[in-house]
Amino acid sequence: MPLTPDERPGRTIRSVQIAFNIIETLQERDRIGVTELANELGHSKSTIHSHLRTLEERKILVRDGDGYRLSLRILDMAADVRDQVGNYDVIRDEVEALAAETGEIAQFGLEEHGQVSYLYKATGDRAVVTASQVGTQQPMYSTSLGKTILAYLPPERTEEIVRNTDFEAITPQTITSPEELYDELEEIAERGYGIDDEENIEGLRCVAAPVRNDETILGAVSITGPSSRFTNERIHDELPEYVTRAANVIELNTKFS
Amino acid sequence: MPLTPDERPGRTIRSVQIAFNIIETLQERDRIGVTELANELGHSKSTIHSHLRTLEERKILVRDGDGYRLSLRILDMAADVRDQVGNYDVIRDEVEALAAETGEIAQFGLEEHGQVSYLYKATGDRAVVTASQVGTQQPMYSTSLGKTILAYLPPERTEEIVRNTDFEAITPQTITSPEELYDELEEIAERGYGIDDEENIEGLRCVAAPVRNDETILGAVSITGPSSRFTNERIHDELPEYVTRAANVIELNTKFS
DNA sequence: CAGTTCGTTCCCGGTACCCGAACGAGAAAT
DNA sequence: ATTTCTCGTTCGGGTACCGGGAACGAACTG
Repeated sequence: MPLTPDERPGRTIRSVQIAFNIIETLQERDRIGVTELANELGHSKSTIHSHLRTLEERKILVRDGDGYRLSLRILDMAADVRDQVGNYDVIRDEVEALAAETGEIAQFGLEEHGQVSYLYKATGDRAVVTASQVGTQQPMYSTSLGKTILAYLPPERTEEIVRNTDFEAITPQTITSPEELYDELEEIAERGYGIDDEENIEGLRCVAAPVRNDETILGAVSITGPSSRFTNERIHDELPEYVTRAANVIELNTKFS
Repeated sequence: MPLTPDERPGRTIRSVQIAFNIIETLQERDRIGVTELANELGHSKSTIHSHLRTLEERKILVRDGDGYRLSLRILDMAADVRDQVGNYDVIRDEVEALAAETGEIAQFGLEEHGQVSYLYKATGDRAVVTASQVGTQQPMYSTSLGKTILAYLPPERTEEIVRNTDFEAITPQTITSPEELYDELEEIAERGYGIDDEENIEGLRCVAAPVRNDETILGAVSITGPSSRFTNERIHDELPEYVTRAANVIELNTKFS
C-alpha cells in the first residue's frame, strides 16, 4: 500500500506521515506491538521500531503491558487546546445550561479544515443518544452548526470551503448541490439561525445560532432532538429562541484573546 | 543547535522530532507563523513549511487568523486516551467525592516513563491552588503518589525506574538517595499508604493510597493540603482512612480491560 | 511606488530513512 | 531438555527524500 498518491501541491514529509499513521492506529486499537503495527501499516519492523522509540522518547506513547498506548500527555495537550480556543469556561457553562433547560443535546462547534469540529457537548435528561463526540468532525453542509457557520464566515472563505466539498447524500434530505446550499445560507443569514431537518441523521433535527465577536464568527451553538419533539412549529419559534439566547450570552462574555 | 547528542542506544527519527518540536512550541505559544517558528527552532523556513503542511493535512494543526494552533482533534484523542486507561468514570467520581468530603485537592495518578502522570484532579472548597494539572508529570521520588506506586510496582520495574532517576533536592525535605527511598518504600508497603511531607512543594503535604487490581497496581489516589491542616496527627490517622477508602471503592468498581 | 516582511516554491546535494536480514530472548509445544 | 515458533531488537547499506538556500509573490506600510 503506497502512502499517499502524492497530493498535487506542496510536499509532505513521509516520516511524519508514518508517525501519525502509527498514532492513529494506536488510537483505535490500543495495546498493539511492533510486528502487528508493521503488518497493518505495511512497513518493516525496523522502521516501525524506530518510530515507536521516537514517539516513546517524546512521551507520546507508553509501553503498557505488552503493547503501546497513547500517553496521558495528550490530556495536557488537550487542556492547552481549550485554552487556545479561548472562552472555554463560558461556552461550557452556557451549553450545559441550554441542555438542562431543554432536556436535549446541546453542542458548540467551530470550523476547522472545512468541517465542523465539536468543542463541547452536553446531554439533557431526555436527550437522545448520538455518536458525535467532542473533537470529532462532521461535514459543514449537512449540519445545522456547519451551515450556520458558513452563513457568517467571510464570503471568500465560504466559497473556498464549498468549492472543496464533495456533496454526498448522507440521508434523503441532505443538501447535495452548491446552489441549494447557497440558497439556504442566505436564508440563515436573514433569519439568524440554521436548521438541520434530518439531513445528517434520519429522525434527528437541529437548530443552531451563530456566536460572533465583532463581525467575525467564532462558532455556533445548537440543540439536537428527535423530529417528534422538534415539530415544525417549535423549530421556527421556541427552539431558535433558546439557542440564540445561549449564543448571545456567550457573545457577551467573550473576552478578546 | 544539533538535535540530540545522539542518545546511546537505538535510533530516533529526526523529521518526527522536528514535527513534535513544532507541536510543543505551538502548545505553549499559540498563533505563531512560519518565520517565527523557523527562527525559534533553528530550521529553514522551507523545512518548517513542509512540516506545517504535513501536520495541517493530518488535522493536527489549524490555521487560525495568521498563525497556527493545535486542532480540536486533540480533544478526540484525549477522549480515546481516557478510554484506553479504563475506568475513567469510576476514578473521576471517586476523586470528586474525596475532594468534596475533605475540601482539599484530590488526585489520581499513574506511572508513565518513570514519572507520575495525573489522570484526574478535583479541588475541594477550601483547597490550596497548585500548578499541577491533568496530563502533566512529576517525579516519582518526591510525591506521595509516586512513592506509593513505586512501593507496589513489580520490584524489577521499581529498580529500573530508580536506577534511571536523577535525585534532585526540590525542597530541603526531598529524598535524595536510592537508599532513603527504598527504606521509605518498605515503610509504605507495610502500612499501606504513602506520605509527602513538603518534599515536592514547601508548605504542602500529601497522603496517597494505592489502587490495585489483582496484585498489579493501576495507580494511586491522593489528597494534598497545607501543613497547617495536615498535622502530624491527622496525617497518620484520619487522612489515610479517607484515601484508602476512596482507593478501595475504585478497586471494587474496576472492570478488567 | 519603493521597501519590508511575510508565506510559498523550486532545485540540488548529502544524509539519514527505510529496508532486509540476522540476532537474541522468551514462551509454547513435543 | 530440545525444538520451534514469534516476539522485539540491532546493524549496515543504497537511495529516496529531507533540509537548506535562494528566488518568487503577495500583502502591508510608509
